[in-house]
Amino acid sequence: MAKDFSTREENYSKWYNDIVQKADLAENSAVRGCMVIKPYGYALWENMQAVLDKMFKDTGHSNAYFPIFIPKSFFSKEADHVEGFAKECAVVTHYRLKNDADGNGIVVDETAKLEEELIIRPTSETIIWDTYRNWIQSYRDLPILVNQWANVVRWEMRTRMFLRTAEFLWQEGHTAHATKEEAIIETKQMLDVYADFAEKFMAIPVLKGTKSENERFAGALETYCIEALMQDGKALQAGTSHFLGQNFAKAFDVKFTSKEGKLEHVWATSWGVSTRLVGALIMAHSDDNGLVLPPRLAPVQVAIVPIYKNKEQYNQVCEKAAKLKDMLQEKGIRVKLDDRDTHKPGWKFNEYEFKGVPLRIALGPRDIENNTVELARRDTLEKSIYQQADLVNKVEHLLEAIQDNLYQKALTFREEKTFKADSWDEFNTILDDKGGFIYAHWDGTAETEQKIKDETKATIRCIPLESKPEAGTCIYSGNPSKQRVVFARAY
RNA sequence: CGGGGUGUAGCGCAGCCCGGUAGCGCGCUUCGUUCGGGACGAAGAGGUCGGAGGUUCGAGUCCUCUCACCCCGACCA
Repeated sequence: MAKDFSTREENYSKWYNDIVQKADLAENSAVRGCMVIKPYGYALWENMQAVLDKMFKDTGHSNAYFPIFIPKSFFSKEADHVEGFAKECAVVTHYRLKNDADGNGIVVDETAKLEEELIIRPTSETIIWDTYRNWIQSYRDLPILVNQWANVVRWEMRTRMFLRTAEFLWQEGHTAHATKEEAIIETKQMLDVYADFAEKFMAIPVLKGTKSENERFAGALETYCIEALMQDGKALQAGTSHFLGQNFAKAFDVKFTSKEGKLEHVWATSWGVSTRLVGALIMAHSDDNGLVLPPRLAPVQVAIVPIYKNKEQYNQVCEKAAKLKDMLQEKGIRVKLDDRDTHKPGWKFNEYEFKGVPLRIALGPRDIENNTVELARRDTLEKSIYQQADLVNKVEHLLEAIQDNLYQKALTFREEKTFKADSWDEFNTILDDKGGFIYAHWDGTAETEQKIKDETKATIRCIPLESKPEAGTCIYSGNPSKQRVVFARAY
């Protein structure tokens, strides 16, 4: 087979870019830092959206939509929040263009300057909390459980397809609660939703934890996160859920009268996942032959490739293939019958391989004669012959098996790449030789975390929720520590 | 914003040092033979060489300016 992919070994980031391009997921656009998500890549995102959207609704949330523009003054109302986002905001200053008097084409009409400049949302807390003020008077108005699917803009210096682009698609949930406890429960619930989604649908095991102060969302009291491990041993933050306390309620003066008749500030959460998850999916499962997709999210779960020598065989094979397709479709399986006469079977085999289609059916004259099909699975690259009568069962079973196998492989990989370090030397050796997650003691100070980051580029990915307290000494400072935290180099 | 690099056909590149008819591979079009893992042959189409100015009889090539993009750093889901 012609290899036109870089391998992970040779050049991991080139391998990643090759997959994005060859699998037809996305391409660079005319706008620096922004990408065009192509139909196949978007279909993948739509599948993710569909599953998440249902999970959000099943937990009582409703969708709404807030403006892309945020008045500049809103931003400065929450001090930490501005500080966190100020450096990467796109700003709208004018609202009109005109023909240049000197004939240099279209220019900004300087007379059309906005009274108040508008920020293109990097996230929507401010505009949403400014709106919630009017929605909330009484404890009877609470909770508010709203999600929005939207695009946001963060003016990044260095961008990478899906992982970090100037504009990206995401969902952001914004909830308002009468009590601190209720808000914390919501924050954790949504973290669990994300972890469930990652593990059951994306087939990626994730670590749940909280962020250190340095890594916390600007304006949050606590940031919960799920962290996934990529095949190059680097960590990827796959989702975050924030307990915002009363910070935004105070900044935007959102108060309610409690049952007891007291005026109190509302408690808030926000939570989000983005198209970055597509990047996570690519890097978690794909191999040197291209993309590998978990069946539950794959835009096409089964591709049928007819094989024939002439028009007569083409008709005969396609007729049979269409019947098989209908049978599978009736079971809710996403099937594509590729009856294009413009490409050869071998070409199609390769195409579906690098596009990560979980199962491929080849159907030819021999199969027509024997009532068989050839089934090839993308994850193991195994091919087997089955009776057509068994096809639906086999396909259903194999799709499940592939989903499980991908998860198990990713889990085994993560386990093999998870280490404990008890000294600074050991920490550095593991980081440079093996990568992965490193459980190590930390004295809990931002200074130490920063120094470790400066010296090694490793950051605290999370303080794991499920770890037990354990006395020890900080690997960097030697000061006492109460529990291990997870370090890694990250995307 | 610092440091490095690249702009030549849809894509990937050679040509530049040493100025003299704009090339190669892939892709594309047509025809024929093929079709169970990226087919082969033949014939075609496709370019203001990133832009502006200069040197020269002559510039893709030399000089000056300019623009764009990519990579490495600082920042980040």
